[in-house]
Amino acid sequence: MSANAKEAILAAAKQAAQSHGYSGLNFRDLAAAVGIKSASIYYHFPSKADLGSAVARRYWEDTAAELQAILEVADSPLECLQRYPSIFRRSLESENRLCLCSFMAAEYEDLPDEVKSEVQAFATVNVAWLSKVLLAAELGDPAACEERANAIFAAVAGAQLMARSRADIALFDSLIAGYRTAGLLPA
Amino acid sequence: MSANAKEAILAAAKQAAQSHGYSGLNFRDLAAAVGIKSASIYYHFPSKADLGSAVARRYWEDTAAELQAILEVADSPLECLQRYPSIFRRSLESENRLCLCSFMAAEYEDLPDEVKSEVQAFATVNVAWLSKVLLAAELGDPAACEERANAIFAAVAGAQLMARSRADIALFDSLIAGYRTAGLLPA
DNA sequence: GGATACCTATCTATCAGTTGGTAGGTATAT
DNA sequence: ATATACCTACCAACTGATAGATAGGTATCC
Repeated sequence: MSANAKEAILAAAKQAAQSHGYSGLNFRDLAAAVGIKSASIYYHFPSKADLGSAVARRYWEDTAAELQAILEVADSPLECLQRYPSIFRRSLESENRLCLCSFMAAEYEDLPDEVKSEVQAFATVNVAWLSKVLLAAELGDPAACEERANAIFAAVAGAQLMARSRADIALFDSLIAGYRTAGLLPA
Repeated sequence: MSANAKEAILAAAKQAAQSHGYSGLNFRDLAAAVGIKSASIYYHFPSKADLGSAVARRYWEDTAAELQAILEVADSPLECLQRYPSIFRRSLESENRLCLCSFMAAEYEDLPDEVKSEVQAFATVNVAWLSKVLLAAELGDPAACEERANAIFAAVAGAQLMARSRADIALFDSLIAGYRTAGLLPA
């Protein structure tokens, strides 16, 4: 295993936390998923708080990369905005999982401080990207774009949460369509 | 205590679950908050799943009553829509708590079936009310109102979730304002 | 009206299972 | 021989849940 193990732990922890939250993360199940013993996780991560913050950090880093990829593949800012919800859709496609940071936002009060800050970083990354793209699409001045970026992020996260509670991806699509009809997302 | 105890347990469990979720609910802390011993809770609720579903049911019943009260106090459907987010705002005002059913939507996978159905009932109640009010405000045909009702519910829940993760009520207000600017909520 | 029986609402004490975490040993590779 | 990467074995704290006792109220029967 070696360096692979750390990555395997992070990957398994991400999946588990998207299904069961930070409080639902536990070393024994995690170790079993990776194929090692629970005590071995402590070699790579000194505590649960440490593991949690590493997972959340990796999560927003991966998301930042996905957002960058959208910028590179899309032909226009408008197409970027159109593709944005797909990032959240993918979690639902993967066994009805929730955005890790939405789950952790719910658990916010019980989160160690180092995890909290990574959860906030996820929101910051998303809003900054949306804000930039909205501005590039000439959908308002910087202040208006910032406000709208926040609104889009919160709304898409809410759509994912609601769709999860019905285990219904079609509902997610319908909610996104509703945002377009209403004018929150460009049509 | 007697009949009061059951109500006191429900009230304390609601508060606890809005802060820590269903998984964070535990009989010892709950009993301590009520002023009884944890074993005594079993006299009123035969299991945690039973307690959870009773709390969630009471939660949507209370919300239904609040929605009804808005209908009675507001002068127009548009005013109803304007007041709607205040229900979610109140949770944040109460020690940054989350809507019970948003929290449970995140925990969906680990919820006993009888709790799941009550969580879904909460969404159903909200969407039905919004749909009715949108229709009364003449904001589209029934199908369009239903779609928009879903969108508004999900978006407001998302706004609450994001505001909680920043412990910032002003952010909630700003998100709602953003929904109005964008046209999701009537201005 | 007194004895018997049962119900209500709580208690003490305890259980088995799970949790995050630790101490100390072991195999491998450089 | 030293660092790496894992292991076995364990612990204290906490979890939902159960068994059995108790005190007070209420209903029933003679």
